[in-house]
This record gives sequence, C-alpha cells and structure tokens, in this order.
Amino acid sequence: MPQRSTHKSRKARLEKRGWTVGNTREFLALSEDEATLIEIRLSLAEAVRRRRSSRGWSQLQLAKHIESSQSRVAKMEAGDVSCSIDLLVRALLAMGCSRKDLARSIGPRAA
Amino acid sequence: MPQRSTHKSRKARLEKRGWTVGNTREFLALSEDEATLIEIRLSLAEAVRRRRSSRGWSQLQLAKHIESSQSRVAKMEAGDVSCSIDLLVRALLAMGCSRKDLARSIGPRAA
DNA sequence: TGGGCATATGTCCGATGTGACATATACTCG
DNA sequence: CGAGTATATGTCACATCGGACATATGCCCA
Repeated sequence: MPQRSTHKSRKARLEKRGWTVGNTREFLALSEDEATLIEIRLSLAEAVRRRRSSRGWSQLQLAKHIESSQSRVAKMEAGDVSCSIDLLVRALLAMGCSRKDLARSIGPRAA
Repeated sequence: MPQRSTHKSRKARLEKRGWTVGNTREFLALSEDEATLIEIRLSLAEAVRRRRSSRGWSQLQLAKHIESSQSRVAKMEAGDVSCSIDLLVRALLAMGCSRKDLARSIGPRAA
C-alpha cells in the first residue's frame, strides 16, 4: 500500500497519459486492480520503447512492421489510453519477444 | 516449427473459437506471432476458468464482480475472439491475481 | 416429467480502439 | 537560416469490443 505522499505524483503521471483517474470519485478510490492494470500497460509501453531503440528502429520503421502508423507507435510508448494491451503485445511479438520475455515485462519489478 | 500433422487440429481448435485463420491466405501463412498471441489468450482464458472454479464461483458470480455478464464470462473462458487480453487480465485481477500470477499465465508452459 | 442451476451461443448497439492524416516540436547537419 | 529526420499530439472514420438479453443445452433432484 503506497503512502499518501506518492499519490499526487502518480496521479499526475497517469493523468498526463490520458487516464481518467477518479474524475468524480477521489483518486484514492482508484482500486488496486485498476492501478495494477495501468502499471502493466506502462510496463509494456516501456518494453516497446526499449526493444525498438535497442534495435535502432525509428517509430516509423516499427509502425511499418506491425502495419500501423508512427503516431500510434508514439502513443503506445507513451502509454496512452487509446492503446490496448493487445496492441502492445502485438508490437512486442513483432520485435521478437518470446512469451517468456512478455511474462517478464508484465511481472512485477520488470527490469 | 510444428510439423504438418498438428496443423489441422490446431486450425480446427482455433476456428471453433471464432478466429479467422487465413481465410484467403493458407493456414500455413499464419505467422508465428499471430499464433503466439492466440496461445497467450487461450492461456489467460484457461487461467480465468481455473481461478473461478477453484473459488467455487459460477460464471454469473464472477460476472457480477467484474460488472459484466454471464455470457461474456463464458466467452472469455472459451477464448472467443470478441474478448480482448485487457478484459481477461481485468477478470484475473478481480479474482486476486498478482502481476506475478499474470506473468505466469502469460509465460510459456504455464502450469 | 419439470423446475432450477450452470454454461454455451447468437445477436444487438453503444463504447472503445486503431490506422491514417495533419501538424507541432525538437534536433542535426550543411 | 532551411531541409531532413525523429517524435509527440489532436482528430476522425471505421472496426472491433463488450454488456445485455434471449435462448439452448446439459445436469441434478424431487
């Protein structure tokens, strides 16, 4: 259970990504599950960026490979709300991730 | 690379779930990535059923908990196309899965 | 036999996701 | 400075997802 002082920065981070973090209900009402889901998404988003840049690919190159567009790749990596986990996983698979790699990205304390 | 003899049964299994497995292109054109993605979904689908029944919950009970409907839960567990990974993950989180548990379900040779 | 319960399947339509495009910012190299 | 490249952000039309409902099947028990 994170202590109160961390909430504000987390809220800011999440809202920047476009998440509606308790617009009516207070932020503290954000359930653990919702928070976990978002963390998983961000974790995958970071994995996409890491994989891509370690391959020396531009967002445009990756976009071509997964039949998407540069803007969508940018949003994926930004952890935008408009990107599903499915899409993130597809991107990772396209960059050679194995199920094991994916599991690592999804699991806690992903490096 | 699976040998030819396994393809037919896999195709049958997948099409039963509603997947369009190479309707124009041949089945063999199903990329490894597409196959992996489907396997991950099925793996999560099974995890949902396992978790639910080990809790002694009916599909209806789970549906209530995740604010969904019995039919959707049935489809989730059946690995239906109309269910996203996001939905499966949300269901698992609602049943107390940790990120670690999720990683296990997604990873290869999930028990 | 029939009522009750769990699960499966099909359909509908409102909600959300996604590719594409336009545009903005920022950095590099002449 | 301007041209080229990489990334970010906003918008939109179309596709897919998902909750809800109806209905079907199968099982158990009185």
